[in-house]
Amino acid sequence: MRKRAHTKISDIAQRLGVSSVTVSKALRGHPDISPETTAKIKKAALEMGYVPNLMARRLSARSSQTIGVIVPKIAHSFFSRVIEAIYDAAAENNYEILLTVSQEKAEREAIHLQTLLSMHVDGLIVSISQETASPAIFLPVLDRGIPLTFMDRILKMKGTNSVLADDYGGAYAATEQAIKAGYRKIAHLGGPQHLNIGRERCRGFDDALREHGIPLDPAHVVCGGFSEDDGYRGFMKLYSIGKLPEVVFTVTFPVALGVLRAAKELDLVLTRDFDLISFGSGGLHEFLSPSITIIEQPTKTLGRAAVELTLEHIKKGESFKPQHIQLPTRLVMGETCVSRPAEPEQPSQAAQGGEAGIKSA
Amino acid sequence: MRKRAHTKISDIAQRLGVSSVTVSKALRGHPDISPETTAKIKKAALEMGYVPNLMARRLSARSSQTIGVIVPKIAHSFFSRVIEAIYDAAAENNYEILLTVSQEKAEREAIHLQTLLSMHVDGLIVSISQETASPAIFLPVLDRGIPLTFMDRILKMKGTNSVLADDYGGAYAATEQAIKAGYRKIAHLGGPQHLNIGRERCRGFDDALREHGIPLDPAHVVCGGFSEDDGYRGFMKLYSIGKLPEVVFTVTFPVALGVLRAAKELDLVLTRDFDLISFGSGGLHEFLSPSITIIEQPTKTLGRAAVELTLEHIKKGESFKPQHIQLPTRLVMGETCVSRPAEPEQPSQAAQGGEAGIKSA
DNA sequence: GTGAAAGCGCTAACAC
DNA sequence: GTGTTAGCGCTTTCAC
Repeated sequence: MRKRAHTKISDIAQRLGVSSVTVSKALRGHPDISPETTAKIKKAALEMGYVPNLMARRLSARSSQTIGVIVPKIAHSFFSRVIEAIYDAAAENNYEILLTVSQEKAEREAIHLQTLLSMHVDGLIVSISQETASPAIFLPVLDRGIPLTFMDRILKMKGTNSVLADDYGGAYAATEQAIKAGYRKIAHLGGPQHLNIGRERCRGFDDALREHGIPLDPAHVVCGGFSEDDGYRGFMKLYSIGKLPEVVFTVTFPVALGVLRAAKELDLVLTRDFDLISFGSGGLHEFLSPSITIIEQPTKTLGRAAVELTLEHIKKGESFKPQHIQLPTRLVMGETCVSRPAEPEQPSQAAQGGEAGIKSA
Repeated sequence: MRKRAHTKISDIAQRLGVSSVTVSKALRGHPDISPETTAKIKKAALEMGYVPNLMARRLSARSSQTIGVIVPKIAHSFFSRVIEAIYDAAAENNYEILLTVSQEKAEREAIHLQTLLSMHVDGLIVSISQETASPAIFLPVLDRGIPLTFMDRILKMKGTNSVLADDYGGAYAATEQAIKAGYRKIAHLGGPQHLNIGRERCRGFDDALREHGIPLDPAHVVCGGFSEDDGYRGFMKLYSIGKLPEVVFTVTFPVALGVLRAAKELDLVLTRDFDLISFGSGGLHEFLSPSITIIEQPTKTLGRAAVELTLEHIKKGESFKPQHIQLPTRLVMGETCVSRPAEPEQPSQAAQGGEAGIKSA
């Protein structure tokens, strides 16, 4: 067979004795061309193994039918699910996805952004990296009038859309569950405070404690990253400074896994020696034993909403009014954080501040 | 600020009173242009917010510096890890990745392939869908002389590369471990037999049994898909036909999870009522209790090797001799499939609490 | 209905 | 060192 002999529009035109324009139009089903001609041309195209050159098409048509995506990670159940939903939604709308991964590095994020702009994406969906501090690199996007939707990890910028979960409410609910379970020494292994999700989840934690009249020990808030290692280190730190709490609320599921790993090393047994509740799951919380109580994130909806919002923005253009979508989270009870074990030094502590402080039962 | 007024090379050229070519060359650091001019041009480009149009560049340069990728799934720990490795390796080599997802559908796979060809990718990395039966759709790729590397789920085609794990050896090792543990009633929840990984893992299972003189009960081989649901259904089937084995060897980790879910429903307790060993892990086998004994796949290396092989093929072109890389797997012992419980099997369900009771750190 | 002309933004060759 | 000339393959006016 012939090699690298891409048949192009002009080849088809020549063979059929028509002009390139006719072929181009016919191939795209343009009403200008008669059904017969169109059929003939399509048939020839198929026979000749014609494959349109998208580069050329996009260059001249000035539209890419592509949405650029930047995420911090892929191998992380939250993101892999969101990404899959993004691909699904895009496919349904005949859009392509150009996916890039920042690996939590602001520098890579900037490079990818540049690339996506160079590719003339029609819109952009971004979940910022752990390092990203300033919105500056995204200004060129707005300058060009390219619809920009932040997802999950957002930046507050005028003219941009956002799609996120109810981080505050979820964290509040998680903390409240810990309180309901009877705990008072509650720690939070949190995320970076410059990221909305780190901040909001921390705020939900703080407020839940405060509103239930539970004093917060500052040593019980350890802010780090979102990875398993961060969970490991965080729990170890709590242990080493002698501030092991009764229950730990982790900012992500990987962090919870890190806690489990650390606990194993320290010979601490979950629900006996400490308890655990996590924001987000890997879809695997139910297989652990005890299964972990978690705050479920609407990953599918998150990805889908991001795409649909971006597409709407693309369609409406300038007239589009930026939207901010917040999706509800859900407390999914497992076998952890159900009730405080009634064994050790329990009575003395519960008695002291108990009745007076607790507001809601 | 100005909107959608992309500055282009000619704008810079005009402003500086030089020609477009000079600017083009300077921007790419071509030695033709003097350092001073280059510096001046780069400075101007920066000031003017110049962003190259990759569409145009690729069209005229006839090279995309892009590798197209087709995978069946993203939200699956094996693939998400491999994909991340692919992105990393590509980034290091200044290549871009155009990722598409077939969602296990042959039809989507074909569409994506078309798109990637249209984008004139320099090379292709493919892990075929569960449905893909024939190599036919990949012929155009070879016709065009585009390097094609199959990964994990391969198709035997002349002129293509492949990168995979030692599926046969891994399955053999897993089965052997089950035998060593003292089991003789060993079942395999396998994958589709038209896919190499389904077939090879099944073959490893068969051979291990045969070579250890263990008779194989045909009812103990249930072939399905790779998902959790497949595991659930497979285990349920074994149960319903009264062929529950002593130990199950699953073709993937999701299948193992499905087994666990089914077992939970049936009130069967792992290691007491049945045992489990899995090909592949979600990185989470160690957090389950009991932790699952698994065959570890070299996900990072798999992804990386696929990229490097493809790049080498791209570089060498016609002179490249297709390669087939097989990477070793590793048996990672957990707490399952260690030894057969001493007591004889009892169909009667010893009434016991949940699963929280069994725990061994 | 069809086609000729012009150009999308960039780069490769070869002149100067 | 720098510029001129020609496209890459396609799509858009706008005549015919």
